[in-house]
Amino acid sequence: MAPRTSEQLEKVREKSRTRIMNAAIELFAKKGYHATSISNIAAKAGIAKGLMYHYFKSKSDLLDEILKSSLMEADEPIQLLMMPGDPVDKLALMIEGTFSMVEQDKQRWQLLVSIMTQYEVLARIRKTFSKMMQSYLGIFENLFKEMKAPQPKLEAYRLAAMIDGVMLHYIYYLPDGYPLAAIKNEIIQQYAKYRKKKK
Amino acid sequence: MAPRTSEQLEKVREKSRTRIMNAAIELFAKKGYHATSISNIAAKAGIAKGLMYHYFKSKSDLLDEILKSSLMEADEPIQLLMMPGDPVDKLALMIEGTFSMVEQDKQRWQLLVSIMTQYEVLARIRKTFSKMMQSYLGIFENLFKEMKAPQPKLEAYRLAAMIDGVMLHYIYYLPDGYPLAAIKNEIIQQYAKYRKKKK
Amino acid sequence: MAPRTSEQLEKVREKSRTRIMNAAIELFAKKGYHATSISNIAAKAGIAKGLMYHYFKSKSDLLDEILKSSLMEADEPIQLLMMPGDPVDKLALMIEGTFSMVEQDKQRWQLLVSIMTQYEVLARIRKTFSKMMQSYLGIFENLFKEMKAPQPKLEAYRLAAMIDGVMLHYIYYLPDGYPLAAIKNEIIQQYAKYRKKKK
Amino acid sequence: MAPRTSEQLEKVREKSRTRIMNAAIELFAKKGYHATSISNIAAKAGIAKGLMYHYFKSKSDLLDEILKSSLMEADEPIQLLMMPGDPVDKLALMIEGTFSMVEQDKQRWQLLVSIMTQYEVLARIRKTFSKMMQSYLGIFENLFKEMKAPQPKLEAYRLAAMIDGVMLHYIYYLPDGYPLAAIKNEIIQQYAKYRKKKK
DNA sequence: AATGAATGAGGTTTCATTCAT
DNA sequence: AATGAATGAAACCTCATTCAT
Repeated sequence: MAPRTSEQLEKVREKSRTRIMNAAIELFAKKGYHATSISNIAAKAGIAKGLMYHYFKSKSDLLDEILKSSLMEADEPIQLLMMPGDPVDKLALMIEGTFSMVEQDKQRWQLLVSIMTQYEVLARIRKTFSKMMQSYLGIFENLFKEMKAPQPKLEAYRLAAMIDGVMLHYIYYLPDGYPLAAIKNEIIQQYAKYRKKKK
Repeated sequence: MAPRTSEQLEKVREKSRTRIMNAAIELFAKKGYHATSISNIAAKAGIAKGLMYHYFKSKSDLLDEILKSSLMEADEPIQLLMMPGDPVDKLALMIEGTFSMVEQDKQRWQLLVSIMTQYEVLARIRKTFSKMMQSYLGIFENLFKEMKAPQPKLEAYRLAAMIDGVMLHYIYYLPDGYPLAAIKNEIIQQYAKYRKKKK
Repeated sequence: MAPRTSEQLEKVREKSRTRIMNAAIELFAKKGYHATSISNIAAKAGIAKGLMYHYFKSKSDLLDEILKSSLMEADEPIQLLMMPGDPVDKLALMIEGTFSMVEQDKQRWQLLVSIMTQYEVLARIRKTFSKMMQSYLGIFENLFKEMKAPQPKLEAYRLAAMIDGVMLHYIYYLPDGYPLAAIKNEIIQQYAKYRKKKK
Repeated sequence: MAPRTSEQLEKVREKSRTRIMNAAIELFAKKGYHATSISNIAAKAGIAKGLMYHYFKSKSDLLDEILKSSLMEADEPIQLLMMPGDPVDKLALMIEGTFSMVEQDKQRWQLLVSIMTQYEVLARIRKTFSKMMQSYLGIFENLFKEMKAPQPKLEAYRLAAMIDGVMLHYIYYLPDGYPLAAIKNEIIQQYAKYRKKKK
């Protein structure tokens, strides 16, 4: 009897929002933020240009939403390190988790990296990002302390650089045939010497 | 009216060209390629907007020229590896050279990285860049073979990733207080075990 | 299903219509016609955007309806002048009526003035308005003739200008502390000399 | 020999600027500020759309420049009142000056009035305008004091309202055949009684 | 009667590029 | 070689209006 639609509106909304975000992720990643126009996004998402502004305040707001969700996703593997367990095992798990995340959604990480290297854009989320980075380094350092590594702080910096360097190469420079698995194992192997002797 | 001071003209040309390129490098690095306008560049270079088109075909041509010169510069430390000598020493020299290059002209490398992470833009110089990358990996691999490292190819990938990861962090994420020197030494140290015993 | 409460529907209709018009008057007056969006109006009226189109053909139709009703309201005090009685008394009544009308619904008059000063928009109702103006001037003139004023036509123009000038200042320029009552009395006083001697 | 143009550039600039401003005045006055698009202005001025932004920061900046110059012009007749002389004569001169100004450039005053009645837009220059209005009322009041009028302050308000009311009617409502000259004389005549007796 | 997602025309603004001087 | 006024395409964004429910 009621002439209005119910909460299936929410479904419609969610669908459109997702279509837009996915189109934007792909294009931002491929062409860069500035080189991607709202028209491009609308065309790829199969909607009218104006609809984007129903769901996002602006192009830059759309980017922010994407980045926010990406950073949250990136945080997950790190959280593993906070749980109890052998530090070497946890580190291995974290590395596996991080790389498999990147493998499964290369585009999202392409975007994240490309944005992070754009000074202008970065400015807006630099604080968030910087804090995350510091926190990661702190977590790594604690882990290495636990392992009784001789220079835990330095080791943390090295590990972070290693992970991002591999990610960078995997994502951009050598997309075909990059020996990701082998390198990953090599990195993990490096820390095996810190494994605590069982019993 | 007479074509006097023929070679002084050349100097003037070179001066303006260089001013434009330097202004562009700084602005492209700071604000990004798209966010930098020809007006911005002309203002910073102290010339009129139109003059840029005497020296460069277009904005994108200007970028290409800058990238070309940057890539050439990046090549220099690598060339050291082709000379005779102990591979470990050469590697150390190369690493020192690479990082000191970045330290001395952070902006140029910022630009290079930010451009390289833009797929579409990269397309234009991807071939050049990819070839360079492959060649570097080959050179690294040969070096590690010479060192009798067990997995020279993998080692090459790891080294490349390490260098680029550190560079990335140094340039972008942690500009203040990044322990570049310590990490650099750590990397070099890693290969000390491959040093040939002096007679 | 049965068409029950047939005349209650009418009430609902009327309520929504009025809410929309009142919201529109306030916003058009405050922000101007162009700067007010249908969304703004719907939000202020507490209805959905689309509903407006059930009651009004378009945004400009909504404006027309408002103007029409405003002009009708403005007409009332003038009608007093057509009734029998001493012309000076009637004039005083009309002036009192006009100003008290403006005092009671400043917004409506703000809107009317702001619209009337937009040539293009005015075009649509110019004929209506112009006719009203002419009729007023005629009525004024007759009144002044009745008073035996020496230049009844000129006096009519002056009175009309005076009223609109005061209204303009009261509404726009000096909203706080404008001595409306004093000026009103002064205007009325001016015509006292034309009062017919009683008996 | 010098390949650049000299200060005739200034002439070119001035010409373009004026063309743009004149086109804008006409269109803003006729259609209103919001209803006039940059395209409209460019078309009327015979220039490309983008050129406006060479000379004015924005559409609203263009309006500001126009208003500033209009308000300055409006100020001139008032300045006459500050000079020595018989107050009644000066008042007559001011009234003559004001109305002849309006007669000579009706459009400019149409624009001024239409803008002043747009709340939103007015906000930006309300302070300037309000100050001018207050200052005018003060000057009028002093003049009436000098004339020994019984209620100088009230008289000032009345004069201001009268002038603006006549202007409003002349400009908008009855453009054809408005007896501007007769009314003007009538207003002036009203103050003749305050003229000082010549010895 | 009522909703709000969706459309698309059109607005303001930016900017690479051209060209007369 | 050098200037900067001028162009026009294209960007972001707003909003009146439509329509399925």
